[in-house]
Amino acid sequence: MPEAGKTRVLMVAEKPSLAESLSKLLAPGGHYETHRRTTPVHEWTGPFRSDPDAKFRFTSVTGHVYTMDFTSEYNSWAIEPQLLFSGNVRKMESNPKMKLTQHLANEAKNVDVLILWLDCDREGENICFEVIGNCKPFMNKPAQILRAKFSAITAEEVRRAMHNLGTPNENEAKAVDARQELDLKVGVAFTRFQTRFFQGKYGNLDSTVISYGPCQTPTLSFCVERHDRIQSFQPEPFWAIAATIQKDNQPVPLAWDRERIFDRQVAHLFLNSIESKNATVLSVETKKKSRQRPHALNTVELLKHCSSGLGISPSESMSIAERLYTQGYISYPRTETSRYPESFDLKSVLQEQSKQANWGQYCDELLQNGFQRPTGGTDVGDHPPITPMRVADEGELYGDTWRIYDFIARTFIGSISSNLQYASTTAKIAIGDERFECKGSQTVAPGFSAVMHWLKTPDEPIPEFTKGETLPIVSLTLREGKTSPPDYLTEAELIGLMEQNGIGTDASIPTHINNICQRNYVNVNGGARRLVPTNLGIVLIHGYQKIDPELSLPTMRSDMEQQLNLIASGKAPQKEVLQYFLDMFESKFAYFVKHVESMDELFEATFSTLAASGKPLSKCGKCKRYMKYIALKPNRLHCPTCDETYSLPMNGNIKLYRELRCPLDDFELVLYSTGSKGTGFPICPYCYNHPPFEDIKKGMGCNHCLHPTCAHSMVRNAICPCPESEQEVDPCQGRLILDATSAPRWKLSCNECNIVSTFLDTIKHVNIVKDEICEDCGTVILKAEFRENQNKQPVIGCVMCDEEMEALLATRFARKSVRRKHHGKRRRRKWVDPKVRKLYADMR
DNA sequence: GCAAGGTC
Repeated sequence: MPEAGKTRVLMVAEKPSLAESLSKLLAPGGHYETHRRTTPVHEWTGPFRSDPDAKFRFTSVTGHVYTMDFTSEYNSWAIEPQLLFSGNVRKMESNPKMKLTQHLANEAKNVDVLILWLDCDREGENICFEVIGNCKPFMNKPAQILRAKFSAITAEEVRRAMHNLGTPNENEAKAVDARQELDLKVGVAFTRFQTRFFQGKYGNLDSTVISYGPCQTPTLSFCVERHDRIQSFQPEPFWAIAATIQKDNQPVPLAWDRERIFDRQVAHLFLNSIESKNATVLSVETKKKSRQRPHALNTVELLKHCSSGLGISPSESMSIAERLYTQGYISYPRTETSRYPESFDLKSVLQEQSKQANWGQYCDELLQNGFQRPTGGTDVGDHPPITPMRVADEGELYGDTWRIYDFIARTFIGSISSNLQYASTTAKIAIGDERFECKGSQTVAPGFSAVMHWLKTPDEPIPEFTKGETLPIVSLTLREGKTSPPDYLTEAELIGLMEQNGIGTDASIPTHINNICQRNYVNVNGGARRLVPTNLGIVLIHGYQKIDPELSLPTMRSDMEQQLNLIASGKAPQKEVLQYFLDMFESKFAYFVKHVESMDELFEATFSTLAASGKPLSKCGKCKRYMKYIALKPNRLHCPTCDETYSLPMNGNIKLYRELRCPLDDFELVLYSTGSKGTGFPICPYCYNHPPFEDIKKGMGCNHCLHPTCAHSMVRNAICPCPESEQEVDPCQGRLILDATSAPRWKLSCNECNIVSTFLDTIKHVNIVKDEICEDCGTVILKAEFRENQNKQPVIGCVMCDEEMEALLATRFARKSVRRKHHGKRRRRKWVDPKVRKLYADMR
């Protein structure tokens, strides 16, 4: 038995917010002390088992500590994708900068008991073992490791969990490990193969990668399936009797009971059978009906409304919701739960909202007249439904942030309002032997729709008919119509389909949708946000359907999950299930590779080859003929004569650079620029793909080149290390380059980070003064010449130390800190890379 | 340049 006050307990939650709310519920009187560390640590003293004064510490991780990846040798695109299925994988820290593993180790020191409060789902169970791995080695021996199982964040539930501590379930964690490895291997193998195969052949695919994934591909498949239905739709003509009668001197259109007939002659028969010149009211009935108030809001419902009602994309909606959450306006926004626990304090949420200018009065009335508990919905036990926590007024939040807050607050208030009540009136009317009806409705009590205005139903008044009355017919005709095709899927419908088919989770659905948009497989059209697949999206899905339909089937994900359940429930060993799937997907992959021609036939019919794409731009150094620039993603130059492709950087402009040639390979230089405020530099297409010097990586422009004499090299244009090299955290390793490419607007820009400063537009020319280096800081001396109309003498000096020179830059570099540190004395600076210094010195 | 899952 431990001595009183000796037991040390560490508890860990999945995110900081839960560590805090659980601490509030667990610490005696809700009193604890918080220490701000990597993630906050809450501490208190309280009873634990036989120790009345145990020392508690509650901290958290931020989701998964690790992410799975291949070992470095498999991370090269040069490796045969087939080999990835048996490739080595490892777990790497998800966010190494955060140093979470160190944090866990620190907090676990001298701890006797570790209690895991991770989310109670499979991923949470997996994170348990990530936490254990980091804590156990530092804990007192023997280490006690316990798992809290909770299904709601309420006082009783949390207390109950604390008294029923169990052990973490390793099988569930192993099922997740298997899923991670499968997703990685299958996704990466197919993606690399497809990308290389199709990008190597076609010039107008307009996508950086031709990706495949067990969630993104079925997501795309839903959109293509709807497209196919629209394409194959055959409109059918139909006919209907259109009758209008007269009541109270007003024409009243009626609806035919048979609705429509697909045979013209039969429809005519019905029309001709009517001999009566009048209509007779057979019955009039008014029924009281009600529409139920909405249940509490979960993530998927939020995303659906944001898309269809507010026109905001799921990923944008989630990032706004997260911001609202971290600022305290709403509760945790990722939840499947749509039902409040019994103990949830609805009243204080309502009281808070009663301070609001737009709907506060409505809340007051609810408080006075009594509000309802929401009905329906399910409590999955993850987090409470999305709830407004802090009142906000319009103007305090802006634009879409306000619109989403407005929706969340109104939905909460609506969910505890009374139901909408309305009266529905139906008059049944006979014309000859045919039956018609006239329907109307009227709101009796608006209920929730008073605050959820978008759910208001407009009144549809109809005249007051009396049973048995006879009314004149205004017109009686046969109306011809055509059936119309379905429309493209709305984003909200797609979210619904993904949820139903178990593709993605509430947290990942926005990412998958975003993915298929970014990769240019679908476009989002119009305010209704309908998803229209592109040619690329269509040929991909049709290709899978030709080769192996299972690859894009929406059931694929859930089938796999079912097998993984066997691991989770301990019915099958992880190794066997994983190997079974790896073998299966490896053979599916081999089959796909062997039959990729079937998919390629579709590509051939839709896209143009590399040789037929692009516009002539720069000349090839080998054959001296024009290469063609492909401006679509991925940007590249293709030499049709040599049949070589040279990739180029994206997200910027590419132009020919004054027909200058690289002295190393004779390729014509191109100029890359990212707008007037961004960086720009020349690129030799050949060097960019085949680095000419050992120390230079692939994908670098002339602003990294070590060529000692070429006028465009880094060696000739670098003036000093990047000012950001003085940052304590993550110092920039780059160099400040004098950039002449945007002349007459001269710039200094870093060749690694995004630091750029422009010379004033009164400056006509800037050049490096040969053989001169600032004595104080080692920076190369520049000479800046003014435009003629300025009538000023050129300025010669150091951009870092000389006030006069500094003043010529639109934004000065942060040198003040250096001056302050050294009490006005300038610090001596050295080149970051002595090799460059030597080259530079040699050159002079 | 790759997947999907957590979360910030």
